[in-house]
Amino acid sequence: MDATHDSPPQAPRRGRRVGRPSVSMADVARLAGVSSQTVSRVSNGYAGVNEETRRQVLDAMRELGYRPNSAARALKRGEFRTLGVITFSLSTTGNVRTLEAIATAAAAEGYAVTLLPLAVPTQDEVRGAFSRLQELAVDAVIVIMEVHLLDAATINMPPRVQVVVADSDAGDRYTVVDTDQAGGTRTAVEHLLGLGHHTVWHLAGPEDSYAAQRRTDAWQATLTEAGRPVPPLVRGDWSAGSGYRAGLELAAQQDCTAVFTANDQMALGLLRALHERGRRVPEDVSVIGFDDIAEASSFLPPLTTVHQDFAEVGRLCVQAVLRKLRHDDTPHGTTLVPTRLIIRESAAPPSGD
Amino acid sequence: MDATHDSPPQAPRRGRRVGRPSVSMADVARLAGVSSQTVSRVSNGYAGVNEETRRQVLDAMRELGYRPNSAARALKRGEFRTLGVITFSLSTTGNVRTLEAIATAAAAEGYAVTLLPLAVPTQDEVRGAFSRLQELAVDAVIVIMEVHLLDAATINMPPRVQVVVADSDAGDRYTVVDTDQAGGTRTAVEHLLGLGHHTVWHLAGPEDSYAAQRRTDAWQATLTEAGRPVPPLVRGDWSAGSGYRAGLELAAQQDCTAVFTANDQMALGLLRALHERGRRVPEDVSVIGFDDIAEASSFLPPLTTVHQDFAEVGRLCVQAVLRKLRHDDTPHGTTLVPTRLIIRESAAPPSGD
DNA sequence: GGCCGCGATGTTTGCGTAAACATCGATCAG
DNA sequence: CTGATCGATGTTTACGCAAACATCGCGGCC
Repeated sequence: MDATHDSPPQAPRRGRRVGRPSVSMADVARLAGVSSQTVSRVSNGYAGVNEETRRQVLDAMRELGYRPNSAARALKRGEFRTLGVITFSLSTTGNVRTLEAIATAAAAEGYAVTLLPLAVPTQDEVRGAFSRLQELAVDAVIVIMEVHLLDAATINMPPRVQVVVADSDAGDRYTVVDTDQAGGTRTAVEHLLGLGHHTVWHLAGPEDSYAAQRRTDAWQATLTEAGRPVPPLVRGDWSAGSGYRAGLELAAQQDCTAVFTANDQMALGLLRALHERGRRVPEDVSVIGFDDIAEASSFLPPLTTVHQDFAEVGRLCVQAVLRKLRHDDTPHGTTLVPTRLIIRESAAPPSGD
Repeated sequence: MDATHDSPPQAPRRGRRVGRPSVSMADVARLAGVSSQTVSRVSNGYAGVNEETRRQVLDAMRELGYRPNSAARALKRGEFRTLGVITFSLSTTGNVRTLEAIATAAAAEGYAVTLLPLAVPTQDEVRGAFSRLQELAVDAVIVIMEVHLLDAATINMPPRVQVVVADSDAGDRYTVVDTDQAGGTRTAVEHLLGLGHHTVWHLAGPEDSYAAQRRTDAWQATLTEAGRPVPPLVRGDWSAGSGYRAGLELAAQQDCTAVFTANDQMALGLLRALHERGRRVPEDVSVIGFDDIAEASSFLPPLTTVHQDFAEVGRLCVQAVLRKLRHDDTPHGTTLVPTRLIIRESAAPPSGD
C-alpha cells in the first residue's frame, strides 16, 4: 500500500476528536463497491443479499475493522439494548449475586447492563438515580431494593421506562421477583421444631427491611401455628458484628436451644458469641442461617442454612423486564423463587438439657 | 387535566414503536416559542441565553417531561460518557468492591458504568467481551483481571478504546492500578516474625493468579531476607473449602506456629480445620489473612489481616482512564495502593511450644 | 449619523444508521 | 412477445442533537 501521507485508505474526512478514526458504513460501502444500505443489510443479517456481495462486504468490514456505531443505531432504532440496574450498595451477597445473574442473563439476550450504585439509601438518592437513568442509554430498569424507597421516586418517572423490582414486595404496584422468604423461613423453623426443640428464637434483620420483616412474620406465624411460645425478638442489622452482639444476649438465655438467624453473616457473629460464652453449637444451641453464602460451609461449625437462588432471581428479572419491553401487557405481580434448606452441622436435636 | 385521548399536548407525530412517545427538543422549542438550538443551549447550560428565555424553556421542558436523548447526544458528540468494566465473576470480594468504587467514582464524574461479566476466564471469552464492548456504547474500558488473559484479546482491539487494568501487573504494557501486594505481605510476615515466630508458613492462592503469585514471592523474599527457613508452600484456590483442606495438612505440622494466608476466605477454612484438630488460635498457631473482608472481625477468633483499599483502587482506575480519555498522553505504569495491617486476635507470640 | 461590536437568537448542516421507497435486470406466464 | 413479478441493489430520508454559521437589534463611539 502506498502510505505517502500515512493516512489509511479512504481517510475519514473528519477529525472531530483526537484518536477517533472510526469507520462508518459508508467507508465499508466504498471499499466493497456497494451502497451503504447493502452494508447495513449485511450487518444486520438480512436475507436478500447475494452471497458474493455479502462476502465482499464482510471482507471490507474486516479489512477496515468496521464496528457498528451503537449511538447511531440506538438513535435510529429507538432502543439501546441496555438494561439499567439500580441498587444500594454491593456489600450484600444477595445484591451482588443477583446483579451478576442479571448481567449474565442480559448478555445472553444481547443486552448490556448499566450499573447505578446509590451512595445512601434515601428517597432523594433514588429519585436522582432515576432521573439520571432516563437520560442514560437504557431501555428498562431493574431495581434491587426495598420498595418503600422506590415509591416516591417513581412518581415523576415517565412510563416509557419499564421497571422490575427484585428483593421486595409490593407486587400490586410493580412487577416483582423475589425469593420465597416466607417459605424458606417456615422450612427452617419447622426443621428446628422437627428436631425436637420446644421453640425457636429469632435473630432478625433491621426493622426497615421488608425482607427482614417477612422472615420475622413467617417465623412468628410458624411458631404460632405449631402452638409454640414466641420468644422475644432479637434484632440485628445484617452485619456479623450485630450478630455477635445479639449472640451475647442469646447466650445468656439458658432456655434458648435453637436460633433462626435472618442471614448468614449475623449467624457468623452469633456463632462466635456462643463459642465465647461456652455454649456449644449444635449440642447446646442449634443455629440456622439464611442465604447460604459461599463461606457458610466453613463456619464453625458448618452452617445449616436456607439457600437462596439469586441466580434464578436475576434470570427471572431479566426475563420479566424483556417481556414487558416487548409487549407491554405483563400484569404486575410477584414471582417467588423457592428456597431449599441446606443441612450441615449447626442444627441438631436438643441434648436433653 | 383533560385526558380525552390521554396523549400529551403536542402529540409526537410518529409512533415508530409502542410506548415511545419521547419528547424531542423540537417539541420543547415549539412550546417555548424558541428555536431548538436555544433549547439545546439551555439543556447544556450555556451562557448567552436571556434569563427570561431560559426560564420559559425550562418550564416547557418540565411540562413536557423532556429528557435529552442520549443516543442522539452520543452520536453528535462522539462520546458516550460511559465506562465499560470487564471482570470475571463477581464472586470475589475484591472484584465487587472495586467495581462498586468504580461505579461511584464514575458517577461523580458524570459517567455511567456498563458491566461485562465473563462466564469463564478464558482468552476466548475475553476476546469476545472486547468485541462486544466495541459495538457497545463505551468510551473506555477498565479491566479487573489477571493480565495474562488480556494479552491475546487486545491484539485485535482498535486503539480508540482506552484500557486501564486493576488487580494485575504488567505496568509496562498497560496502565495498571493495584494493591501493593508485596508491601502488604511483607508487613504481615514481619509482624509474625516480630511476635517471635521462628518462621511463617504460607497458604497460597491458585497458581494461575498473579496476585497470589506476588504474595507468595513477597512471603518468600521476606523470610529469606530475614534469614529464616522457608517452609513448603501450601496451596489453596481462594475458597474457604480449600483453606479447610489445607488447614488439615497444616494442623499436622507440629512446628507450624504461624500462617500467612493469601486471603480471608481461606483463613476462615483454615481456622475451622485448626479448631477441629485441637490447635488453638492464636495460642498454638497464629494466622494472618489478606483483604479484610467485612466478616473478618467476626471470625473465631477475630482475624488479624491485611486491609486492602479497594475503594481507592476503583477511584484511581476511573481517574486514570478519564485522564487517558482527555489527553492521550498518560504513560503506562503501575500505581500501587498501600495496604495496612489490621491487628485483631488471631496472631500472638508463640506460647513457648 | 453611520458604523462597529456584541449579546441573543435563529438556520443550516451532518453525525451513522436503517426504514421506506425506487430502480433495474431477469424470469416467466399468457 | 409483452407485461407482471421478483430478487438484488441503490437512493432518499429522518432519527435528535449541537456545532458552525447567519441574523438581528441595540448601544456606543468617532
